[in-house]
Amino acid sequence: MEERYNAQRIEKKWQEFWDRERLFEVNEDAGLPKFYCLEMFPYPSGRIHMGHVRNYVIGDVITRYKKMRGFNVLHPMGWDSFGMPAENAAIKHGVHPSKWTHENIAYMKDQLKKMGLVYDWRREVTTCNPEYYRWNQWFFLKMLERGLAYKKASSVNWCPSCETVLANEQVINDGCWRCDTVVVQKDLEQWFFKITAYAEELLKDADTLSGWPEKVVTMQRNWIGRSEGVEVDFRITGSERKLRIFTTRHDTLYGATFMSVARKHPVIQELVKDKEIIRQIAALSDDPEEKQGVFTGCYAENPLTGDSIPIYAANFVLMEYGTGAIMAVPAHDQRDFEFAKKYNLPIKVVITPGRRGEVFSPLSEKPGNAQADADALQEAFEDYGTLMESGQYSGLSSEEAREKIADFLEQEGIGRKVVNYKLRDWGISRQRYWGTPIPIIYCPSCGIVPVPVDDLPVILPEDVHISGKGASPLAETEGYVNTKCPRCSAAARRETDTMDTFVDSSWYFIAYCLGGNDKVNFISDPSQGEMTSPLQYWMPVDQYIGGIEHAVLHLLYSRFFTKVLRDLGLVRVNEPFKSLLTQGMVIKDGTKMSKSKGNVVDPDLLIGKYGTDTVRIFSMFAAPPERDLEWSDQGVEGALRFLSRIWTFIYRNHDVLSIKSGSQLKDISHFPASASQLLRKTHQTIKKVTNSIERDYHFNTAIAALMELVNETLSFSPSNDDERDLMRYTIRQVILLLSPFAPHFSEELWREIGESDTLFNEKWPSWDDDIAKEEEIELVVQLNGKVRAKITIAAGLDDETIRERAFSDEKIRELVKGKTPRKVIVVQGRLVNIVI
RNA sequence: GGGCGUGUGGCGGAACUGGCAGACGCGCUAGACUUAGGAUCUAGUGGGGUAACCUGUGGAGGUUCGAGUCCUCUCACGCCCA
Repeated sequence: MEERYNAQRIEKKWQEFWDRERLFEVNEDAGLPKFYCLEMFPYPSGRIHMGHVRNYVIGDVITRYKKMRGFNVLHPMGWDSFGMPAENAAIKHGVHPSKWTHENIAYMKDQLKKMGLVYDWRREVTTCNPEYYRWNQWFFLKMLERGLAYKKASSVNWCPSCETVLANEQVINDGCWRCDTVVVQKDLEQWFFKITAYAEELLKDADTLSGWPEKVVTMQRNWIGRSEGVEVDFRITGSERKLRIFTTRHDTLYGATFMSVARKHPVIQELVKDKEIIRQIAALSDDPEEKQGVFTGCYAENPLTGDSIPIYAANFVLMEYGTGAIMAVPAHDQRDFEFAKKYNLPIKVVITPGRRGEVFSPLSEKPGNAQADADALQEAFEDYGTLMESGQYSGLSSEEAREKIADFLEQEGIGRKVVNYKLRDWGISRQRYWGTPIPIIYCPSCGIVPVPVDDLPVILPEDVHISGKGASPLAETEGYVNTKCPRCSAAARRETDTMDTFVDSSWYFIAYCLGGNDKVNFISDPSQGEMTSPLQYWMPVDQYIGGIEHAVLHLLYSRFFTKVLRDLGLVRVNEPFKSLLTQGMVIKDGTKMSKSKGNVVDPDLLIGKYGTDTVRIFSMFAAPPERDLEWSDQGVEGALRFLSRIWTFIYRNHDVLSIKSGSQLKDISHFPASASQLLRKTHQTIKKVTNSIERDYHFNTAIAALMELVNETLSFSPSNDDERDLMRYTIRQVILLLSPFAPHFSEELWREIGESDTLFNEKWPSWDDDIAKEEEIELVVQLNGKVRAKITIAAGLDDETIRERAFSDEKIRELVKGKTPRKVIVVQGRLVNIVI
């Protein structure tokens, strides 16, 4: 054994060993409980960064721990390898995206191995592999059959920098999710997945995600944005045409004094003939922040009051939302209020904050005077309240009025109750090259023709010219575009858009179960549906780990895909991820690591200097996984020091520790106090480490507990054979408990103490509560809540005895002298509080 | 503006259902060993005070024998949604 801990010498050896022994290659085994541990797979950008390190080490620790706990653990890894950066690299350096991507994968895979991360690499998934993306195409066709994929023209989010369309989820604060460029609206025809068909189920099943952070579930609920309201048809004066609106505030219907429609609303084309008005509508600002409108010259009829109200074209009403038209209630909606003030439209107060039965308004000085109220308004009153100036509904609460007005509208046939969602369908067309080709052919006579299943995959051509300018490279690749119609064999053209890469990542966790890349097959699995089927066995993912930035992107899409695949009869689960851990960012000097700030830490350098076990220990110790982790070079030194101290201790006591002897120590009665204290501490530590991991993966406290035990072990000097046995036993437990965190280090020392099998076939240690229990406890004695003395007593005494012991303490006797205690509180194992 | 979250030593962070605040680590101070120390080991380390003791978990109230923990208000920061 070497005198000093030398990570470089041992780490490669054990990495090769785990590889060779195929320790983490797993197969379905109905006799074993399964555990599917998954981290969000990386985009192969070139190098692993500290965020990856943290993410994957968390997963690796859980994997190794669960294996020792007897689970059959599936822990796979792959590459989210389609996407923009590959194309950008091609434009910048003239490297083909494919070459660039595969070189990056090779390099990063090597990095992952150097971190001692263990995966079942047989199941590797590379999304740009045709044998993988053919299934994207297959799902697309299946969804097309079911009406879950469709094409439509609409106004879509466009990132001018990425030169492609973005789905709603992919627009963050008006910017592109990837590059932050301000997104603009553009009219395009593109393909959509009908995620809205699952809106209700996605919302309802959010309640079942008990293993997810509440924050993420809430974000998904809000994103789906269910609201109950009514659709109401407003008659248009002098026309057969009706204008349909959606509102959740039909209690304010009496206060609707005008209407706003989207600029592209068909009613405008139909009814507005005046050239000047059309010109003005076209000139409306695209910036919805600046509210603008144009009077169309048309009027509608308020269905409850019969009043004639003007119809405006407004730039903040979008055709894509609801019905593309709204009723405007300026008194009770802030946007309408501002609009009414700007264009001098009437404001009619119909809700008052007063209680039921008090039909007056505290808004103005003249209670109950609607006009005075309207004049007094400084801003819209948007809360629920009591109706006024609303005919027979006056005096009702908003809640009651909503019910009654909705019923009335339905009876009269002018409206109906509907549920609306904020969630939009998922636009998946991307005007980019490096993605999955959409398997569609456009035929001049047959129209839109899906590529026959037998022709899949539609291979992404490699010989393309990528300039970054103009149309997508695929559109310029004649050999790809020009094809024959599968139906009539006439000359036809291929769809040249590719799929959003979020499609790739929406089912990769399922691909792992089926064996990865080339082995995925959904068509010919005769065992489908049986418990021995890989999908039946492994799904759902038991623990998913990744960044919170995917709260409504990848995580929502994956839930949607899982439900679609379930309805296609391919999986049985309703939800893909049973538990979700959203790890915090790695930060340095108070901010997120980034090249521009110059505060990045290179994992390669770090591992080269300290060894991966030290890096692993530090990143697990410095903060609990869900919180941000402040990187500290000095902290890393501390982690190395911790490991070195264990190493040196074992080196110095090698003779004693390496004796192969019975490791079970049942009878502790003959140990002297110091020795039984160490045994007790050992059992307490096993308990604490186990509970810290089981409860919430708080590895930081688990490692802290281990450090305490190590500190105590290091100051223990055995004086007889029993004590030497105890020391050996304790060290053995330390290595076992440490092994998920510092696997190479532990594996090496395991051999040094005379063990021969790999640690990861060992059982996780268990503790004995009787041994862990303290025999003597220190009890705090308080006077009026302030600590005045500490007494040491045997554990398990009754309250009365404890009380006597407290009062017999000299200092307490002194302080209580001459006073009568009003109350004495005894808290077992904690304290005695004497109130005087 | 609405919703959620966070606030604890010089720093990262502990503290289970209310029960000794500051575990563990970093840093710092002193000492030991050493040619040397940015290695290692020992001791100390929230603040104030020689001490007994006082004080202390963003701030102000409250409940309680007892509050970092529960309640009300408030401030700061962060995230999400407008």
